[in-house]
Amino acid sequence: VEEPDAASAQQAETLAGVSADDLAVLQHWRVLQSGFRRLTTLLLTDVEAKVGVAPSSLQVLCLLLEAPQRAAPMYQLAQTLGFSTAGATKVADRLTEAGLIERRTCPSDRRMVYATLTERGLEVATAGASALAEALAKRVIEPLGAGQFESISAAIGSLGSNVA
Amino acid sequence: VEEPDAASAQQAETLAGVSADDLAVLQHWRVLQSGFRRLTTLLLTDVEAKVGVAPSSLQVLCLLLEAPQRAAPMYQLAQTLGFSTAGATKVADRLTEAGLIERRTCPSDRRMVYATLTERGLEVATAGASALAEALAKRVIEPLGAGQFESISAAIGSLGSNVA
DNA sequence: CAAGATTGAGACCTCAATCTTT
DNA sequence: AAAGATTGAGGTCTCAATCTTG
Repeated sequence: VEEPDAASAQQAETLAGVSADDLAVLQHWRVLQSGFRRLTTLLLTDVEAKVGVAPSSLQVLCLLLEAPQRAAPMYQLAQTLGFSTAGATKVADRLTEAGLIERRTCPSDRRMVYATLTERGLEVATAGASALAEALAKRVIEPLGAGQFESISAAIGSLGSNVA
Repeated sequence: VEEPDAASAQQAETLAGVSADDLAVLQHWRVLQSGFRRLTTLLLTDVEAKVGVAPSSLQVLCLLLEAPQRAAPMYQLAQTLGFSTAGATKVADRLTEAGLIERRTCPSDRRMVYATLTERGLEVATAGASALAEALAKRVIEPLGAGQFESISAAIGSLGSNVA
């Protein structure tokens, strides 16, 4: 957008109006993002090798495994997945199709639909959870250490709360 | 989550064969993953509000902005995006359609196709890069501090290299 | 009307197959 | 034959609209 004409330019504008500091930040962000992506696909490849289950389905199964009654309403699935409610519906469709969950309408509030683990769903969920935990242990906790892993989780998890 | 029945139970198997340690790891992982997802969509929403450009397109533009001749071969796009080459082709299709990049075949090796920024693409890229850097500053660096941001980036970026 | 859930249309990416160039 | 890139088919998520219940 502009060119350094004065001697006092300080290299504030390196590439067409983007400062050197900004470029450094962007670079770190790119490393973080691609690293996270690689890591995620790596873990899911490990799990999918042992248990034939897709990424988002696995996430739902793990959630239900720890849920109060091994059941959770649809909008809660969407929330933890970071999906729209429409997306959660379709994940539930596939899990139902595969016979891993069942839908149950809540008696007290008949708008809500609870996704509940079937017997076979429970088996797959436990297998998947174990496989994922094992993969995490080898690929994340071993290289990084448990402390750093938890601190990173806490740090990233704390972000995104600020709306403004 | 469970009831303590025996005094010597040691809580080794809490939920159908998944240990308490594993559950803790999975919980941290879920926090990290959903936090990262929220953060990403938040940043991209900020950028898309100022510059109408989709996530992966923005990433390509930022890459080209720093590339040697503001040009990069397709397989390099795929690599930094973490996409298959087919995916990179389609991102390039959309950017070309929008008039932000141009394809140029390499004279020395006519198999390769270089994606190069157009004039308008350069404008959009700088605007997008600035907007993203600004969003990162407010939403990540301000809450976390530059040091922790860089260390997290380095830590996550170092993972995924181990194939075994 | 608001909240929860679902549906259909559309956008985005992957896999497998193909083409060109080396 | 191998590397780079493209194409077509298929799966996954989002947006907008709709339905039902509170």
